[in-house]
Parts: sequence; C-alpha cells; structure tokens
Amino acid sequence: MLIHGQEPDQATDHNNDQKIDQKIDQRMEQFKHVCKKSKVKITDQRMEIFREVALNLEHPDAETVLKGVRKRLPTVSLDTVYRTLWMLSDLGLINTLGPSRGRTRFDANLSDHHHFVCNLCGLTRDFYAPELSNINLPGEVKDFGDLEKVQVEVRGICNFCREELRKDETTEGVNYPYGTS
Amino acid sequence: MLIHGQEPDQATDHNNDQKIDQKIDQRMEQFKHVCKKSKVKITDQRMEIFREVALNLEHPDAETVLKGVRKRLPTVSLDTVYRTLWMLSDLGLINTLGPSRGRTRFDANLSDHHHFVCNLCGLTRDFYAPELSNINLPGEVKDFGDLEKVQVEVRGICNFCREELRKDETTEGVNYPYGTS
DNA sequence: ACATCTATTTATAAAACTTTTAAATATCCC
DNA sequence: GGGATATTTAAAAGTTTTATAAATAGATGT
Repeated sequence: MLIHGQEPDQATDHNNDQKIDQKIDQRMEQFKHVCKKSKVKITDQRMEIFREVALNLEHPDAETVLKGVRKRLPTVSLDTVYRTLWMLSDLGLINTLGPSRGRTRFDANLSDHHHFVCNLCGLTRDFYAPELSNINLPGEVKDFGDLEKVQVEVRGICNFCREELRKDETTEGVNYPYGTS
Repeated sequence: MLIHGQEPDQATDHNNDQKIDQKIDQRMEQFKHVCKKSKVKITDQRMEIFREVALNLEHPDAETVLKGVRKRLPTVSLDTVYRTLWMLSDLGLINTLGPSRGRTRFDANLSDHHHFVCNLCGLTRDFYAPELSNINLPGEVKDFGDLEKVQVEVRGICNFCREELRKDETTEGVNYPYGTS
C-alpha cells in the first residue's frame, strides 16, 4: 500500500525546527537510558533506526525506515531494521499499528462495537458500549478527511498471555528478553 | 502469530444457537442483496467465505477462513479466499483490523494520542484530545485481560483518496468497482 | 430447462514481506 | 586498549499475498 505523504500545511520555521530537535534529543537520551538499563548494546544502527521512526510522523513501515536510515548509514540491512524495530517494540519504546504481526485479519461485525487488543498475541475481542458512540472529537480531525466511524481500541495483555508470562518468570524467564510493556 | 482460541465461558444452549442461526441467515440475505445490487455473482465459495467470517468472532486471518470453509468446500483455494475477502471489504460487508494491507507499521509516539485512519490507503495521522483520556469503559472489558491504554480510532477517507475517487468518477470510474463504503 | 456469454475459480507460479543462518564486525567492560 | 560477547551483514529460506492462464460455473434470455 502506498502512503501519499501529505506534507504539513506550512513550512516549518526555525523556531519549530529547534523545538523538534530538542524533542528528538530528549528521546534519544531516553532510548539510550532504556538500552543501558536492559543491557542492550547501543549501536549506530539502532540509534539511527530509532531516530528515524521517532522523526517520521506517518507511522512508517520497515522499508521506509530503511530508506531513511540509509541516507546516514548506507550499509544497513533490512534484516537489521526489522530486528531492531521489534526489539524497540519489546522494550516499549515504540508500538505497532493495529494487531499486525503478519497476517491481515478480517472483521464481519458491522454493528457499533469496540475492540480489546492484546499487545503480545494480537487477540482481538469485541465489546459494546453505546455510551461511547457519541464521543466528542476535536475539530481538527475533520481536516484529515471524511469521517465514517469511531472505534475505541483498548490495548493490554490478555488473560492467556498474562498466565504465560507468569509461567515463564517462575521457570527460566527468557521468552520476553526485554520485558513486556 | 498464533491466536489461542479463548472459548466462550458457557456452552451455548439451544436458544442461543437459534438466535445465532437467525442472525447469520439475516446476514446471508444481506450479503446476497448487496451482491445482486453490485452485479457480483453469488458463488458457493463466496457464500461460504462470507459465512465463515461472519460466524468467527475472533477476527480470523485468510488461512483460518480457508480452514473453516474447506470443511464444507474442500477444493477452495487460498487465492479465492483472499480475493473474496478483499471484495467483501470493498463492498462494505466486512472490514480489516487496523490499517493492515501488508506491511507492519510502527509508531514511536508514546504520548497520549489517537488515530485517524484512511480506509482506502491506510494513511494514519495522530491527533490529541485530552478529554478522551478518561473514557468510561464497561466493566466486562477487564475480563479480557489487563488494560494498558485506550486509543480512539477514527476511520474514514482521507483528503487525497477522496480527490482520487472524484477524479475516477468523472473520467471512467473503474478503479473501485464495488464502491467504497 | 438449455445455450451462451462472461465472471469466477483453480492450480501453478511469482511477487512481496519477514526471518534465519553463519561468518565478520563492533560494543562494552575491565 | 584488549577480549568476551552481542550485533550486523549478506545470502538464503520461510511466510504471506497476488497474478496468470486454462477450466468451470453463474446468470440471462429463450
């Protein structure tokens, strides 16, 4: 799927650039801190990959991240990008969009409903809450396009995965090397 | 990713079965009606594929749908399942979970934010709405597992795709054969 | 009910996406 | 700075999804 990059309406001015630089520096520090705490080595590749996702507000896929990173590190491989992105996700430094992890999934429930999604296995269950139907959205949302429906997505850890985690901890605890967040 | 099928807590009783049968019959009728209206042929494969997604509350992937359908039609191909599922999606009879369509996408924005998602191209943009942070969830949601965060997903058609649609309509109008819904 | 026209399915194969393997390299801790 | 060890790389294999062309089946008019 091609994402047509919709550029910000106004050219970013100098002040704005400075703000973004500050923010990204802050996030790089956070990244390094989490890596150290988790005993994960800080390599150039990992830094640039994290920087790339953090800077790209379009929620890029691995290929897009690769392209961006190669401007600075021409030899990185797609493999490393994938490994690093999943590692960042395990560390809780980034998230994936939707329950992803591979296969496309389909939903025939057209009635007004919402989703619980497990962050670990992707289990997705419906729930109903009529009171959520008339949520008040900020006006700017309409600027993105025509709105069709509003769905609430509750993320967490499902009962099954929580149990698995507990088991792993009491035995060896090597399955989720970077913690779960 | 494996989804461990969490079975419903109680065995469905006879009354319940009857209700489900009624509902699925209703949906099959709706399916046929939409197909006729859109001049799409009603084949056994399409009926069984639609029935399968409509019956499966776990939001199955194509492979899972294939397995289910093959119990009744042993010769269907995975290709047909994919083609049919995307067609059903174009017809507005089913949806996909998340912005899917292929590649996994990553999000480094950890702050409290929400998403606008284009149903056609998958474009996903962040928006902020602090007032949505303290949404009141129905108690049953906690039964699914441990909740971590709540994100609102607004779906629609982005400005770019709306424009593309308009163009197609005024020229030939063959790109979205089944309409857009 | 039958023939015909055309969309759809199937099997095969290819494309697209993601992960593994084993050798080469770079990081971190002393 | 040197050495143990995690990480990267390139190549290849594994998955998931889509395209191709021949065979089949639905729908329309009779």
